[in-house]
Amino acid sequence: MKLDLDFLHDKFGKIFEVGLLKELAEFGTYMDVEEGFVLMRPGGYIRTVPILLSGSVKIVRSDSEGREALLYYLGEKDSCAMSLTCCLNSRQSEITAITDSQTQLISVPVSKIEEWMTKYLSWKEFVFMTYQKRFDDLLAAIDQIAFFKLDERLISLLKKKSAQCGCTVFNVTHEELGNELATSREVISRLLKQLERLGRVKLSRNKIELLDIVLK
Amino acid sequence: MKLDLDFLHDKFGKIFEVGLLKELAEFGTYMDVEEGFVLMRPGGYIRTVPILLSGSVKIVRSDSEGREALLYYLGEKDSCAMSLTCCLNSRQSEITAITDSQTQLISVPVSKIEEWMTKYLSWKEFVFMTYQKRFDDLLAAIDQIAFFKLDERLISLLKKKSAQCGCTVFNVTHEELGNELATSREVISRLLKQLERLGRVKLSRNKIELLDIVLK
DNA sequence: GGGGCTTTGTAACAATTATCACTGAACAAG
DNA sequence: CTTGTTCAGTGATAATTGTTACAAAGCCCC
Repeated sequence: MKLDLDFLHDKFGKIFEVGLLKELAEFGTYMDVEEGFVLMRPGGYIRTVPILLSGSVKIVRSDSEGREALLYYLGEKDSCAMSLTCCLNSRQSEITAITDSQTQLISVPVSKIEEWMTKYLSWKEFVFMTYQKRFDDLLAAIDQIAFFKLDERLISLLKKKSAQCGCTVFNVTHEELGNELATSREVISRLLKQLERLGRVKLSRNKIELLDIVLK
Repeated sequence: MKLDLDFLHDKFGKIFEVGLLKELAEFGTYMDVEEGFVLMRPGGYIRTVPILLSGSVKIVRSDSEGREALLYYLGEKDSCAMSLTCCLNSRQSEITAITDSQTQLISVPVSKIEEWMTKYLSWKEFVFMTYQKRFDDLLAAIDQIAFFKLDERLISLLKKKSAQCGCTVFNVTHEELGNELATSREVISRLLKQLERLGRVKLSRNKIELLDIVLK
C-alpha cells in the first residue's frame, strides 16, 4: 500500500513540515503487522527506523540465558531511539522490539534519517525529542527495577498495559508478566492472587481485569 | 584559566575539526573541580554541557526517599547525554552528576551545542556518539540491576571503580557502595567479608584492594 | 465427550536481601 | 591520651523472592 499524503497530513501535520510529509510519503514504507511480530532482535542489523501510526510496540532487553526485562512501550507517533543510534552508527540491535497489538507503521530508510536532519528543522526536533523520551523511559525502567518491590512493579506494569490498550480488561498470561518483570510465573500467580483477594483485580484464564487499580 | 588551543589540539585533534577546536577554545569554559563536587542535581536547570578532559564523573539516579542507583561513569573525552537532551529541550535534570576524582572539564554553553551541530560534522558525530554511548551505559546498568545478584553486582562495581582510577587499590566506604547499589551498608559489609575470606579482596578502613578480581 | 495442550493455583522449602541492635576498631582533634 | 566521630563486623530475625513439584481447570480439536 502506498502512503497517502492526506492521511499523513492528518496524523503528522502538527509536527512535520509539508515538504517532509511529502518525502515521508515517497520514501517511507507502510507496514501493517499483526500482534506478536518481531520487528527487531538482538544482533540484528537495522536499516530502517520505524514511526508508529497506531498500535503499540514492546521494547524488551534480554540476557544471554533468555531472561527478559521490559524497557518501555512505543505508541502512536513514537519512534525508536535504539534504531536511531544503531542506524546513525551502523551498529547491531541490543534489544528486542515486538508488536503488542495490531500495529501500523512507517518504515524510514537510514539514508533519509540523516538527510532530513539537516533539511527539515521539524525532523531534527523529532529526532531529539525521541532521544529525550527514550532516555526518560529508560530512567523510569531503572527506577522501577531498582527502587520498587515486585508487587508494586506488577501493579505498575498492569497499569501500563491498561493504558496501552486503553481499557481495563486485557489478555495476558502470568508467564508473560513474569518474563517482562524478569521473574517466574509462580511468583506472578501468587502476587496476582493476592491482589484479587484485595479486590483490586479480577482474574481469568488469559485475561486480567483491573478494578480499583486504574482509579487510584 | 583560558583554554589553550595547542592543548585542545593534542586532546581532541583526532575527533574534532580545526574550526571547532578554535570555537571550543573561545566559547568553552575551563573548569577544574575537586572530588565530590556536585555538577548537577535533580531539578537543576542545565545551561551548559560538560566535556571531560581528565578525571571522572559519577552519574547517579536518586529516588524520592534518597535511595540511589549508580548509572554509569564519565571518563576522558566523554560527555553527558542527559545534559544534551535537557539543553536541547530546555528541561530539568533527572539525575545527579558528581565528580569521583579531581576533574578537569570544558563547559560548553547551550547555544553553541545547537549551532555547531549544523556547522561541524565532527560535532554532530560526537553528539550522536555520546547518545549511543549513554544508551549502552543505561542498558548495561539495567542488565546489572535486573539480571544479577548483589554479590556479582558488587564485584562488577569494584571492577568499574578500579578501572576508573586505573589501579587495584582505591578509597571507598561500605556505605558508599551500598548507596550505589541501592542497598544497605550491612549487606555490603557482609558480602565484602565473604569476598575477603575467598581471598579476592583485602579490606581496611576506607580502602579496598582487589586481588584476583581484576585478572579474572 | 475424551485426550492433549496450555494456563493457573498452591504448598513446601530454599535462597537472597533487608532490618535491627549492638560492638569494637580506626582516626582526628583538642 | 582522652574523647567524639566515622567506619566496619556480626548475630538474630524478618521479609521478599526463587524453586520444585504437583494438581486442577480451561480450551482446542478430533
